[in-house]
Amino acid sequence: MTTKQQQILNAAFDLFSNEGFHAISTNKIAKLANVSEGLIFRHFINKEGLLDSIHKQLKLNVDFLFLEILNEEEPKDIIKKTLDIPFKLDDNEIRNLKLLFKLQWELNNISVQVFEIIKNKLSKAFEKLRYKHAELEAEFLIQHLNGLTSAIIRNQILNKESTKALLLRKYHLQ
Amino acid sequence: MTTKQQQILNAAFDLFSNEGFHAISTNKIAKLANVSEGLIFRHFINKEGLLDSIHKQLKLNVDFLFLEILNEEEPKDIIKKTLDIPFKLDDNEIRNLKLLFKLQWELNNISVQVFEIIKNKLSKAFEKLRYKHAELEAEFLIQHLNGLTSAIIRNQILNKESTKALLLRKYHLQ
Amino acid sequence: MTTKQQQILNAAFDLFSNEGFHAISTNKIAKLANVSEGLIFRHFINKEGLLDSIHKQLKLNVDFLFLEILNEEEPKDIIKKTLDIPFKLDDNEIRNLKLLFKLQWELNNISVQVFEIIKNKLSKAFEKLRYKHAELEAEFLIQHLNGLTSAIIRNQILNKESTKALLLRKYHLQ
Amino acid sequence: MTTKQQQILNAAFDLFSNEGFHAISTNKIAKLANVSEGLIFRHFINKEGLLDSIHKQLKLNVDFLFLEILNEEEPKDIIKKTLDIPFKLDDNEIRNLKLLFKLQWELNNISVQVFEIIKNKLSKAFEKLRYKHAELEAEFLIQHLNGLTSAIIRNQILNKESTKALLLRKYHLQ
DNA sequence: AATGAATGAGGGTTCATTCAT
DNA sequence: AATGAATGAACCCTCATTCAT
Repeated sequence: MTTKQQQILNAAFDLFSNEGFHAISTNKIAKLANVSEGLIFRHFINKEGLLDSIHKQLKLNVDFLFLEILNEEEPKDIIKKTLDIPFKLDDNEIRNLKLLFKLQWELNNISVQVFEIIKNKLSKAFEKLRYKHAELEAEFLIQHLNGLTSAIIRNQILNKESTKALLLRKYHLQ
Repeated sequence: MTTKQQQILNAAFDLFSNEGFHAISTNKIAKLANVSEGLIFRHFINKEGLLDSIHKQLKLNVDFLFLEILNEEEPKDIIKKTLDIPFKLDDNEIRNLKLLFKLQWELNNISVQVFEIIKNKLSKAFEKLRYKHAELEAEFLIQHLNGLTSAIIRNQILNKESTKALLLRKYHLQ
Repeated sequence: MTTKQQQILNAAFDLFSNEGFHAISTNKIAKLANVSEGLIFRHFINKEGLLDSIHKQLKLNVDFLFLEILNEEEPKDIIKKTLDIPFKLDDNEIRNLKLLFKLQWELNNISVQVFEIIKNKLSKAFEKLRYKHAELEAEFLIQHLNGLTSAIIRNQILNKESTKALLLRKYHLQ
Repeated sequence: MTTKQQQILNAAFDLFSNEGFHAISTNKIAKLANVSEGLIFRHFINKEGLLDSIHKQLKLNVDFLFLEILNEEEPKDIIKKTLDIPFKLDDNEIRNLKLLFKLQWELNNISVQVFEIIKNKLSKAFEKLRYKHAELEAEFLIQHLNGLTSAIIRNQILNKESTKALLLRKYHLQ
């Protein structure tokens, strides 16, 4: 991975993240990256190839976010750590999730499998905690986290701390 | 509003909803609408004007969805009716919401004010029901409905009935 | 067929004829035709579509050249008229044949069926004239006309009149 | 001439011969030659320089084809040997002529002088054989050989043996 | 000699938009 | 109101070529 390759990826990341894939031209990417337009195609074949590269990196980063949960076995801790994720996101992680959400809604072929895996993990955790409808509870929680993360990404949340506290209370984890 | 104007709006609606605003050309819209491309500009000035028309209609439709809640005064019913919305959506309403969500993520200048109003309504309702953190609860519920609606739009929900039942139980409304 | 469409066809014809298909850009065609580049694609879909249009017209013109022969039934006259063709070409017909030959050599999917038909006609004529190897003679004559026409197109011929006289003598038609 | 230089020449030869000069990019040549694109320019300055190298080699090969004729002094043998050429071409010689013809039609600055020299040789031969219009006969024969060779290159000939026999008969050489 | 990253001009094509009818 | 021809800027991408290594 050369420097210029990184410059291209960074520029594309930011532009896609702010304006979307179709709204951004390879010319704009090249200019922001301080690179000739042709270089994009030498390294990434075409605009979609550039997107794929970004998408792959994105998936790795997001998977990494959830890694700790997958290694956790204590039911309460699984849930606790899951709830915790939206609140401990640093700027870079928010940047990643913003692009992921954006692409997921703009393009039809972008998916996030990790949520499915987390759902299963949560489902088993709720089961162990003797929740009546474990799978449903897992799905429900994922839904909430999805909405919550959306709000965080868009900066539409009033008070992270109290929101988190409320969430913990609802799941009797405080 | 002439017939052709409606054809254009319908075509643009479907195409934007499936592929997004920037991914669709006025040429494609004209073809699907069975109309000359020039007519789009006679009626809507430019592509953005067409989007505005759709967006306006969209807002009206979505506002209408929540109308009943705004007229409701009984706290429990306010919450009940709010919870009920994602589950009683007909195909056309889902179509509307899908486009709204899509545009909201693709473009930066699309907003949905009605949620803010509902949030206030909910906030007061929770207050009357003596919830400790009424506003927070309202925000929290809105977040969940957002995630839930996303899932419904994308057909990512297992069982609407039991999901609704769970939601009602969580709010002691059953 | 609008005026501008004709301008495009004429410009492309001349440029292809002088420089070849791949050596000429749509930009150059548009400039010579005094037309916006986009118009080429509106009328002919793409560069190859433009070529197809020219090729179709070309075939018609060339077929027309040989029409008289196909309607002839007298063996000696069939041969006479065939021999005559390369020598009575006017500027426009030479222009047509030049492009046809050029395209045939540059591109692999350009063919000239009319020569096959003429060959059959000649074959029957030679048969009636009791030539021993009628088909071979026909093929032979076509070969010669091909080389002769090449020379005429490239202006590599010394004296048309005497060349024609020689040809007639060789076939005892004088 | 290094190995890689040869690889480049071979690749370019084949590609030009099949697709033409303008249809082939230096990138394609480098790939087929298993060589870096830059190397083409180190050895041949530019794409045209590569063409020149090929063209020079081509001329040598074609000249060699006719060498025997130039050394012949017996009129009948001159004609006989000239007639013979198109029929004794091996695969490699056909490959050479194919490219030569192709380039001659695609590009305007490619010429084949050897034909002019052969024409003179033939002209003198016909003179010695007391043909009335020696030069014309020479030109005529060259024309035929041109058409015949075209047909052979394109594989458009039915029966080489009988074609050759016919040709010999026409010139009373059998 | 040889590579492969890098460039900038130009390739064909699509875009939103205008205009005459 | 409606069409469809026409435009010119911008699109993604490929080109021949250069340069550092």
